Amino acid sequence: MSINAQNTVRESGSRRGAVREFKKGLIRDAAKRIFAERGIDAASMREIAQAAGYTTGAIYTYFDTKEELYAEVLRDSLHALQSEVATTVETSPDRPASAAALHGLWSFYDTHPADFELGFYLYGGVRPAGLNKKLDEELNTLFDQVMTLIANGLITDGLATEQTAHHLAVVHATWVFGLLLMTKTGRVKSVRDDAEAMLDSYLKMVATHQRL
Amino acid sequence: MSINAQNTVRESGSRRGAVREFKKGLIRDAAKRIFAERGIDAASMREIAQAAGYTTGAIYTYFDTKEELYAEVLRDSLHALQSEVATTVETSPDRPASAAALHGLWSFYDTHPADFELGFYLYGGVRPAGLNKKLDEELNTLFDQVMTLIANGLITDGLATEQTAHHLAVVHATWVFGLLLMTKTGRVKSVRDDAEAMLDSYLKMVATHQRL
Amino acid sequence: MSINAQNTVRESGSRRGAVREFKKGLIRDAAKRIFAERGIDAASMREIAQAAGYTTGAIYTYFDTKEELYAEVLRDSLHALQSEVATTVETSPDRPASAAALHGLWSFYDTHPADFELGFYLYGGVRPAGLNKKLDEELNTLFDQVMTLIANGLITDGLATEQTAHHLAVVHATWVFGLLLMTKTGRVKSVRDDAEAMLDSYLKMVATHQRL
Amino acid sequence: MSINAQNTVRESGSRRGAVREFKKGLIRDAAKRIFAERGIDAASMREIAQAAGYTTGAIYTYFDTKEELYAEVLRDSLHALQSEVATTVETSPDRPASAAALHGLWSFYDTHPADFELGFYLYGGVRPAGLNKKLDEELNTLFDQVMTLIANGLITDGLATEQTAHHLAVVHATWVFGLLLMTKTGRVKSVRDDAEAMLDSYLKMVATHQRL
DNA sequence: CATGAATGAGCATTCATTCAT
DNA sequence: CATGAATGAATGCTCATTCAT
Repeated sequence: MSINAQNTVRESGSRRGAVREFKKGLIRDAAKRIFAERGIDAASMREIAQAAGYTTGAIYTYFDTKEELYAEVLRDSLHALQSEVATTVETSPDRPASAAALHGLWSFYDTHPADFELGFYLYGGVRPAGLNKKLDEELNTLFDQVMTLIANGLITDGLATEQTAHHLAVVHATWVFGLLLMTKTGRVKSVRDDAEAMLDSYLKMVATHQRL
Repeated sequence: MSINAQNTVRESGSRRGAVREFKKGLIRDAAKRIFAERGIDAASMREIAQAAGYTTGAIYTYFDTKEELYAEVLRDSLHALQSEVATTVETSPDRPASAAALHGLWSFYDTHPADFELGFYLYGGVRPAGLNKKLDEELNTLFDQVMTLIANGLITDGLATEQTAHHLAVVHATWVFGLLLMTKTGRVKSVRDDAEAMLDSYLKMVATHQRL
Repeated sequence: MSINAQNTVRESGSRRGAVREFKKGLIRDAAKRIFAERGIDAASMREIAQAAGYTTGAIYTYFDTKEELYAEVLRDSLHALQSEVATTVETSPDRPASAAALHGLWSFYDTHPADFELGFYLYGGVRPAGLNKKLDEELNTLFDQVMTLIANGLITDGLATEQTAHHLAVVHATWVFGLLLMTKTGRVKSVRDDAEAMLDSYLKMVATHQRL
Repeated sequence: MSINAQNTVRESGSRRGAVREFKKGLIRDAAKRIFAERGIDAASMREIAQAAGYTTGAIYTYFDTKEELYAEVLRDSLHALQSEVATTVETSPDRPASAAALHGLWSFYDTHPADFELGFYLYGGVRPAGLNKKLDEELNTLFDQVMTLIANGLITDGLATEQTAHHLAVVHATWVFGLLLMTKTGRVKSVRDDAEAMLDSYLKMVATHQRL
C-alpha cells in the first residue's frame, strides 16, 4: 500500500540517510511532546506536524501511520531508559548496584514525565492494537534488559542468587512502577511529596532482606 | 442548560423509579465494559448504547453527557471496591486485618479487570479533564476510605502507630497497584503467573517489619 | 395519521371542550414565549412543554406537529392584532380614523415584541413549509381585515377613494412595517429612540397629501 | 484553538493564493444560496458543501466554523450593496442623487433576493448570537456608509441640511426596507406587482417635501 | 389525558490518510 | 521532499415524534 520504498534507503552512512534520520528525529520529538500532552488518541497528526514545523502530509513521508509514529517514539523512549539505567549503575560506585539501578529507573521517569505518560499506554492503559509483532518483541527485549540490569545488581550486591535475581528484580521494579503511578496520579498528596523518601526506605528494606 | 427536568429522579421505592434505576444500571454495565475495552475516549456513545440494547439517543434520557456516564460508572466501581475491602476485613478473622485489607484490594481488581482498566484512567492514564470538582472530591473520599481501612488494619495488627498508619497504608497500596499494573500489562510473564505468591511474600515482609 | 379525532369534540359550549380549549391556550402562550425567545427553529417542543407545565408527549394531545402549534400561535397573534387595531379606531374619536388604525398597528407590535418576532418569520424570514393552505388563507384574510380597517379610515378621513383606499393602506402599512423592522434591529440608534416621533411625522405627512 | 495555521492566507498575487481565493468564492456562493433558501440555522454544512461540489470536511479547509462562513457571506453581500448604491449614484446624473441612492438600495435587493434573505437575519429576524464584535462593527460601518450615500444625496438635492440629513436618510431607507419586506412576503399581491411604482411615488413625495 | 422512555435521523466538527502539484 | 486540499467516516449530542403504561 505504501510507496515508501525509500525506507530501505535508510542505511546509516549515506548522506541522504543521515539527513532523513535527523528529520525523523525532529518529528519524533514533537510527537513525544504532543502524545504526552494530549494523550495518544487526542494527539492529532496535524498538531504533531505543526509542532515539528511540517505540514500535515509531510509526516507520511517518514511514518506510514500514526501508530508507527507512536511505536518509534516509544522505542526511542525505552532505549533512553535502558541507557540511563545502565549509566546510573556504572557511574554510582558508592551505591549498591541494585539500588543504583532501581533509583535510575525511578529517576528517569521522574525527570522525563513525557516518557512515563508515553509508556503508560503501553504498561497498562491501552492496547496499541496495531503494535506489530516485531516491535512488540523489541520492546519486550528492551524491557528485559532493564530488568537484567537490576537483577545483575542484586547478584553483585549479594541480595539474590542466579535463580532468584530476575524474579526479585521484577518485584522491586513493580514497586517502583507503583510509586510512579501514585506520584503521577497526585490523588495522594503524601506520595507526591514524599516519593523520594519512600523510595529510599524501600531500597533500605530491600538491602536488609536477604530473601523476600 | 439541559431541559431534561423530566429526569428528576423519583424517590426509589416507587415502581417507576425502580425500573428506571434498573435500566440505568444496564447502561452503566454496558458502559463499563466498553470503557474498559476501548478506553474512555475511544468508547463511543453509539457503541455503549448498542451494547446496552438501546439506540443512540436513548442513553441521554438517563445521562446528560458521556462524562456524566463515565463519572457514574467510576463512582459505582469505587463504591464496590470500598465495600469489598471492608467486607474482606470483616470476614477474615483468621488473617491480620492489614493483610486482609491489602488482599481485598488486590483481589477486587484481579477479579474485576474492567474496574481496574476503568480506574486506570483515573489513577494515571488520562487527565479526566471534565471530571467535575464535586465528583473528584467524592472519588478522593472513597479512595481515602480504602486507605483508612488498610491503616486501621495496620494499627490493629500493631504494625503502625496512629501517626504512621496512613502513610504506611499508602506505601503498601502503592505496591499493590504496581503489582496490578504489571499483572495486567502481561509484559512480564513471571508476574502474571506469580502475582498471588508475590503478594503473599510482600504481606509477610510487611508483617515482619515494624517500621518501614 | 393522527388519532386526534377528539379535535372535533372541540365544540365550544361543552364543558370538556372548554377545558380543552383553556389548556391549549396555556400551551399556546408558552409556545409564543419560547418561539419569540429562541426563534422558531431553535425552540424545542421539550422546552415549550416544560414552559407550559407539561411533559413532552402531552403537547401532542393538542397539537399534531410543531408546525401546527406555530400556526395556531400565529393565528392567535393576528387575531389579537386585528382586534387591537379595530378597538383603537373605535375608541379614538379625537383622531382621524386612518391615523388611529396605523398607530394601532404600530403600537400593537411595539408593545408585544414577541408577536412581532413571531410574525417576522411569516412576513419575511422563513417559509413555514408546512403552513397548510387552509391556514395560509385564514392568515391572509386576517391580514386583509387589518388593511381594510386602515383603508376604511382613509376613506372616512377623505384621504382616499374607494378605488385607491386599499392600495394606499398597504403603502402606509409598508412604512410602519419598515419602521418596526428598523426599530427591532437596533442597528440604527436614531430609529430606536425616535420611532414614535417618526411615526407622527409620517402620519402628519399622510394627512396633508390627498394623493400619494 | 484551530490548528489550521496552514490556512494562512498567502498574499493574493501568488498563484496558489489566487486559486484558493477563487475556491473560497465558490463555497461562499453556494453558502449564500443555501442560507437564503433555508435560513441560517436550517442550512447545513453538508448541504452547502454539496452545493459547492465538495465533501463535508472540505469546507473546513476554508472556513473554521459555520459562523465564520456566514460572516464572510454577509460581509460580501454588504460590500456589494454599498458598491452598487455608490455606483448607481455616480452613473445617474439625470436623477436627483438621493433618489438614485434610494433606488439603488431597492434595486440591489430586488435583483439579488438571496442577499435580502441573508441580510434579513441581520436586519431583524435572528439574533446571530455568535456574530463576533469585530464583524458586527464592520457590518455597522458598511451599513452606515450606505446611509451616508443617501444623506449626501439629500444634501446635494437640497432636501436636507447637514443636521437632518442622516436622520432623513434613515427614515427613507426605512420605507424602502418596508417595501422590500412586503414585496418578498408576497402576502399582498398589490405590493408584489406595484413595488416599483410605489417606490417612484414615494420618491416623488420625498422630492416635494422640504421637511418631513 | 398525561407521562417519559425510546427512536432514528440529523448536525457541526474532527481527523487519519491520500494525492496532485 | 513538501504542500495543503480533499475525502469520508466517525463522534457527541439534539430533537420531533411515537407509544406503552
